[in-house]
Amino acid sequence: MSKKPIARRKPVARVAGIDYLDLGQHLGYALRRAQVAAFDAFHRATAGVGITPPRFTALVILQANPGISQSTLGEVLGTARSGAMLLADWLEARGLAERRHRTDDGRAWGLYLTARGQRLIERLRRRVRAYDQRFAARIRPGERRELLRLLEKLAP
Amino acid sequence: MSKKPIARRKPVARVAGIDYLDLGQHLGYALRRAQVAAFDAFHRATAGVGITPPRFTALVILQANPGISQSTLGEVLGTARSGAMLLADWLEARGLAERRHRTDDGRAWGLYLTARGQRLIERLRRRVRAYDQRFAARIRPGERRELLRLLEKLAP
DNA sequence: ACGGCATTGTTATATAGAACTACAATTCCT
DNA sequence: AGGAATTGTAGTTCTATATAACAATGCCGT
Repeated sequence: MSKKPIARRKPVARVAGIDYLDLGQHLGYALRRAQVAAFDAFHRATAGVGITPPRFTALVILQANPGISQSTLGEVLGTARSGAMLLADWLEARGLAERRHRTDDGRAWGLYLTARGQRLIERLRRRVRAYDQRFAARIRPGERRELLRLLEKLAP
Repeated sequence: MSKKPIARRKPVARVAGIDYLDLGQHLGYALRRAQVAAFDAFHRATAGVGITPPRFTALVILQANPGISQSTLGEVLGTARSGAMLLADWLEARGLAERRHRTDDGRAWGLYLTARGQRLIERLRRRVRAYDQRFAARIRPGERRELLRLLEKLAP
């Protein structure tokens, strides 16, 4: 689907013989390390498809919220409107989504997945979920639920 | 100390009326959200100092490992050598660290904190730790320890 | 109904971060 | 001694993102 490979972000291994002091006790540092590792798992899950985490999120959001505006999509993704527009351009250029005029608001477009986008996101969801499970294999299922619960409390 | 403000990354709030499907069940998504929120706390902790998380980490590593080489610093930070060099340039330009020739290896420099760098990192460590605690106020101390334990297992 | 204000999409520009490559100097290894 | 590997450095490129400005459209108080 995509030509150029997505830049991978190698997991940051601890370097032997280096004193990290109490860095590991900082939530920010620990979260960053874990997030980079999860990103790496995601990258392997979507290798060759040209999909990044924001693009995956956008596809999921479009699937569950057909007709969403670009502004709202940007808000969901936590980026500026211009970024959401580039994202919509990218999806449209690959035939994964399309813009349709809105009847109720002449300014905004409604974003919709195409049939191709539907097929892709359903396939991706399975793969990403599988890799997420594999990434979580280092902890037990109960620990995974507890982890998700705590993360949800930190970033509701 | 710094002239230009660091670009802040606003925490991504959930948008009302939007169906997120099972995104919240993905470890990668949840970790990313929490990490962005933690980054925001860090940004407030270091406002006006021009410090970013990698720079803070570099200062801590230099404090605990005086004489470290730029290559090793890059390895610790998970970036390429060229990135570590720019970081060393940045620290040196602000009088926080200095390069000293090595006796044992003519190729490598040894990186050392200056007295000014020492003072800055000690002050920053207190502030960052305080904000990390404040960020963690949403969960109980026991939960915080459990969270750190799980994150450590995910990204050892 | 009208006039000011807000919102949406869009474009253009700027910036930061980071990777990659190539290179000289130096060290390591055999 | 000589080839391979390492270190710092410089230059280039790429990506992601923010910001500002703009036109078109909608919203709302009077």
